[in-house]
Amino acid sequence: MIKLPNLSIALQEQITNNSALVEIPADTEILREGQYVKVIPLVLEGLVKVFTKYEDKELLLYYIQPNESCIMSFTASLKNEPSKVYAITDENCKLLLLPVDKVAQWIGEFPDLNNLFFQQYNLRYSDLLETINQLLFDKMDKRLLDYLKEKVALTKKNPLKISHRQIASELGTAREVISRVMKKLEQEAKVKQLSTTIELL
Amino acid sequence: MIKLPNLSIALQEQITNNSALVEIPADTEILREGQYVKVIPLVLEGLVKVFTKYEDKELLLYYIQPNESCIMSFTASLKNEPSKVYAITDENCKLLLLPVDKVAQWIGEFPDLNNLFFQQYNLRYSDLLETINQLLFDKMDKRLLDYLKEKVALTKKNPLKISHRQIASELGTAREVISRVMKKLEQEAKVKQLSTTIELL
DNA sequence: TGTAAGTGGTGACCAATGTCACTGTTTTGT
DNA sequence: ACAAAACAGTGACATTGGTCACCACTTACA
Repeated sequence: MIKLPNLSIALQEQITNNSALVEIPADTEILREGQYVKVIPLVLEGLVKVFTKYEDKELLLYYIQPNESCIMSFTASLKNEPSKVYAITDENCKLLLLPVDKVAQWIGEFPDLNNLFFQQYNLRYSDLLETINQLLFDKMDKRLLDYLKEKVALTKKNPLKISHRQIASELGTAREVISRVMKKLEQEAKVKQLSTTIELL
Repeated sequence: MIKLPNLSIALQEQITNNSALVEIPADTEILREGQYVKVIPLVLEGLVKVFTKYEDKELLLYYIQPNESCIMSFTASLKNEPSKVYAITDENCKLLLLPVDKVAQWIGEFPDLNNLFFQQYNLRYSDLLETINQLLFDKMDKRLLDYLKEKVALTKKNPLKISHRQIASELGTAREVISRVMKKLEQEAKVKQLSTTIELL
């Protein structure tokens, strides 16, 4: 049986018997913009990134960590609306795919699942609000530094292996801007760059 | 008994017997940043605005319309966290104040209330995402025009009575910027200004 | 090993918008 | 009606970030 902390045994059984366990390699798109959703992914291992996008510009909204779910999928599926965001695996992941119709039923039967979903909505609301505050109140240097700090905290790796281009796309800006700001951070001794790795000091 | 569309009679009775009905004049702060919340407001009549703020700069996040609630209050109260946003009445309002502990109980007993809360979370997630997209992808002229369109739609008044300063604060920018952009919109025949009123064409 | 693709560095320039200073007009309150 | 307060208009300038052009370096792989 699949272990799910904080959920009742009865629910864990239901989920185990009705969901698909899948392994997805890193950097794979698991939810497309505009897609109609029929399963709710629950992350068991790994890390998933959720983005908004318009034309060539995109922005990382938040990460989905183990034991969290993509509540937007639930939302979109409930109202039978296409997804407004898209999601990519950041690492190799193990996901549990819960069928939407079952979830709707479980919500009514299992208060602990109901609570989990409320918590998830709550968490995402906070994530989006934080994103808004950064866009509105912070300059690029602070946004970049916060981004790097979060990345280090989540992946538990310090010299990060990531390209300027990649960072730019997650922060919704251009590569040159990241290069420019990164140089400034390096001069301020906040980061150190070695070939394609970035160390947070 | 207080009429609440889409809620069961039994729940309407519970709510009527356990909540306070209050009337609040326009432009009154009903939820402060950092405040701990003990009631969930449900808007019966009027319009409430929700903002985020940092130092002198603030931004309108979304409106709460009749038969909607401030789900963030619920969230904050559940986790006993201070509110990250603040709310102001935009018009004279009738609000129903639901005690948090009762709501937590009703959520388990009345599936229709549970559904309402899911819908509200969903709605606010969409509102915040829309706000992010505007901040990230749109220039001031489009943001201002969208703001005016929404205001006209919500208040059902066309020549709007509102100052540039007010608009600036709701869009998180400066008065001069609004004056400048408004002039441009006027030249493009998208709005018409007469003393302190703005008409959307 | 050599070529292509990806990556980063950099200067010049542009566009959007935030800021300042100052003016004149409109509205409000008494 | 008058003074005070709020509001709007505007030119000049600063800052931030986006764009372009182009060069050099590294990596992948055929």
